[in-house]
Amino acid sequence: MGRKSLKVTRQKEIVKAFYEVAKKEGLENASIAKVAKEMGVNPSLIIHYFTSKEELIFGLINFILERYKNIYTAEDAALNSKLKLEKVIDNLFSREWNTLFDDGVFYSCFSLIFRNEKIKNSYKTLHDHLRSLLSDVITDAKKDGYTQIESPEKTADLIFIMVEGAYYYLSLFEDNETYREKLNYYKDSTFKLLELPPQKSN
Amino acid sequence: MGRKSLKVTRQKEIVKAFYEVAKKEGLENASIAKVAKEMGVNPSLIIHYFTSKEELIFGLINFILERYKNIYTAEDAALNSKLKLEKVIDNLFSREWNTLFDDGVFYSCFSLIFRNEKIKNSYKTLHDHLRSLLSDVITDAKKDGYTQIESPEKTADLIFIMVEGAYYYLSLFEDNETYREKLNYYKDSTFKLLELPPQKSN
Amino acid sequence: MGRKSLKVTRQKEIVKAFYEVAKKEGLENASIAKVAKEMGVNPSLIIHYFTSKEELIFGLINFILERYKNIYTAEDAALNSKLKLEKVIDNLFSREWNTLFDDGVFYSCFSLIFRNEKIKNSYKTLHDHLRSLLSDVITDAKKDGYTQIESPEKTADLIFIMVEGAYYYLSLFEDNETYREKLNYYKDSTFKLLELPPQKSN
Amino acid sequence: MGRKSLKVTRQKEIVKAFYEVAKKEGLENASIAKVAKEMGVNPSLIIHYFTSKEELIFGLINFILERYKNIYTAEDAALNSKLKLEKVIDNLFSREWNTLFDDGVFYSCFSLIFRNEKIKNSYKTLHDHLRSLLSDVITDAKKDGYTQIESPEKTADLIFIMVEGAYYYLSLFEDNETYREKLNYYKDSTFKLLELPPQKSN
DNA sequence: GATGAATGAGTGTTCATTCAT
DNA sequence: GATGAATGAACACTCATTCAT
Repeated sequence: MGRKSLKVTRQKEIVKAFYEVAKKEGLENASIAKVAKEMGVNPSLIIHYFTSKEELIFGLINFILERYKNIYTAEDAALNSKLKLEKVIDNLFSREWNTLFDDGVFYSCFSLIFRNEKIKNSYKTLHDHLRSLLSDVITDAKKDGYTQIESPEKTADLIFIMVEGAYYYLSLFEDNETYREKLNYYKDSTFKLLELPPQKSN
Repeated sequence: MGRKSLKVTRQKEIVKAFYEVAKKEGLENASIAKVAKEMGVNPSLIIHYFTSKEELIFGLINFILERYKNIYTAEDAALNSKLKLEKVIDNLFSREWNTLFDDGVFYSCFSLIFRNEKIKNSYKTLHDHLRSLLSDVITDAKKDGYTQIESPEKTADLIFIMVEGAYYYLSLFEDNETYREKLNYYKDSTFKLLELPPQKSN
Repeated sequence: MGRKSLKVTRQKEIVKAFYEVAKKEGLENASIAKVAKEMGVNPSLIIHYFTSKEELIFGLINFILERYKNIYTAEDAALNSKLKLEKVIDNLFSREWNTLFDDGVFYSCFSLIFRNEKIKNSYKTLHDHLRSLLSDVITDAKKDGYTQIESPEKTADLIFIMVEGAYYYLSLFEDNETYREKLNYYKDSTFKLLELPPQKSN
Repeated sequence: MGRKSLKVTRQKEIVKAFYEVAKKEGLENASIAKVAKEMGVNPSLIIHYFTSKEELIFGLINFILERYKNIYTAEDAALNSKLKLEKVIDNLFSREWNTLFDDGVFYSCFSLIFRNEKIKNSYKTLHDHLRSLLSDVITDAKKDGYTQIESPEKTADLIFIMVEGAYYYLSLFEDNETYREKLNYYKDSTFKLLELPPQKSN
């Protein structure tokens, strides 16, 4: 009954191509025509799978937020609660983060939350989720006696804004000596906040 | 000396109108034609004063950064160093900040730093300036014995990213109970960081 | 003989849906995609049954002309020739006509006769047919001595254009007092033309 | 103060070109791009003068209705009331009418009244005007004793629908013997209706 | 100082249609 | 019998910009 659907795979391809174009030329200059060209495909095909540019942007935002999520997840389930927490903080302040997605695209997408409630909710849902993940990791470490901080939740919140602010601010620096110094300082401060001994700098 | 040129005032008018349009429809949808319409003026006139849209965007960024600067400046020179510092921190975490400029426009402009070196430098110069302002205020307070923190500069840096992160994160909340709670918590944490007694919540 | 094909019924469904879309949005805005949506079916299916949009338009015109034909036919065969003629004239100037098909679609279709010979012939064949129907009814009435008019054929022709002109002109009026007055006046004039006593106004 | 405006002349040119394209390809196929090509000009120029296609269509309708008006006006003021009336009727049933505008475009435009109140009003206003013109001419002839018909207004109305119906119906015929016969018959019938002696056939 | 004419490239989207399944 | 993939041309319209006045 009818032809096999390529919808899901095709949509992923398209979003990926959209992201690539936005990375190169900026989200505001990323057009359906350019995406089609990037893919070697007809522009109407993109509309076929997304019906409108707005839908395509929703697709891009999901794509970015999905990647974003990965930073906060310490994959290794075998670790004890202290090592797990250290691993997460490490991830948060690692430079690899930057390679996950393009910051220009990220902030362009973020700017849309102010005029689009749906996008705002996507961001909010994700951030709430991430914050509670972090909170859980801290709670576990506290249970096991590794830290005596009062409120894991509040501390998670604080770490959260430090990470966001750090990446905002560091966007203004090249990845060099200064960049790494600052990043390490922020990380150390986070460990202090958690009442954990500082790590060896890398 | 002669007659004063209209140029500067006209340019300010145009940038203001550009900002208004960007606020309403998003920077990516703000066109010269719309700005002209907003002003009740011919589109050519805008090009006449700015030669290109790029220049107009530079104008907008200066406009925004100029306003941004005001947050960090405690106007009242008569205050002693402790009150001054408290005043600055107060400003940083006041909700009035939001009224200074539209966050959507702000982040859209910020996203341009990743593809435009000139814009990046504008932002960097401003932020360096602001951070050293903050650093100076802290240094003065330390000199007068109000705080024993080790490095005013580093602490200023930390406060800086907390403020940026706070406003990024709070963009996701309406201005309500939760919003104010979080903001106060961030402010209290900042006072703690500065080894100053916390203020009365407002 | 085998199983009866779905083809004919399916085609009727499609034409009906096409007509509905044309009614709502105008013939010039009625696309295959919209028809498919109206039917909850895949656009390809419509092409499958009609091979091209042109064929679909032919289908629509047949649909409309078929309905059109019904106005001129006095169903009740039992009536005598005078009553029959009166019934037909009554039908011609009844407001129920309007409910048979949408006037916008009708005139849009009609405008196609000027660029499409096939469509022109469809219209012409129908109109010739209708005129001769009317002519026959008049001839019968004359035979039975109800009217002394000279040429039933010519009179039929005249009535014909009056009906067409009436509906063209009345399109500009809402269905209200004025509308009905005019319609009745046209009907009375027709009876006069046929040298028959006028009917009671309704 | 600024450049000299070409607006009025340019708009006329554009409407004329639009009409030409619609004549050739049908109103539903007349696009802005085609009009621009016809004029050897950039499509955006047309939008510059009309802001939208809808406005352009309004322009076309005014253009057509303006021409339409000319049929009903007997230019020669020197004629007496009888000759004037004869002249007008003559005009109404002259074949030159057809050369004034394309019937296909006319009926396509007319079909728009059913979905656009503004267009409907344009048509209505014109038709009211024309009917009262005709009514006036008949009234004058009656005053001077050339006809004894009861109501000039009602008779004008009747003539009106006969003319409209005639041109509708004759659209289905080529301009040949039959066409002319019918046209003359309709004209004669009109003279009879006015209780005037029939004219010599032409 | 300001307007209006004009351009040409580009936008997102719709169209009818073909073909594979 | 029906669906979905894919195309390519066309659509109305907006864009930044140039130039004449």
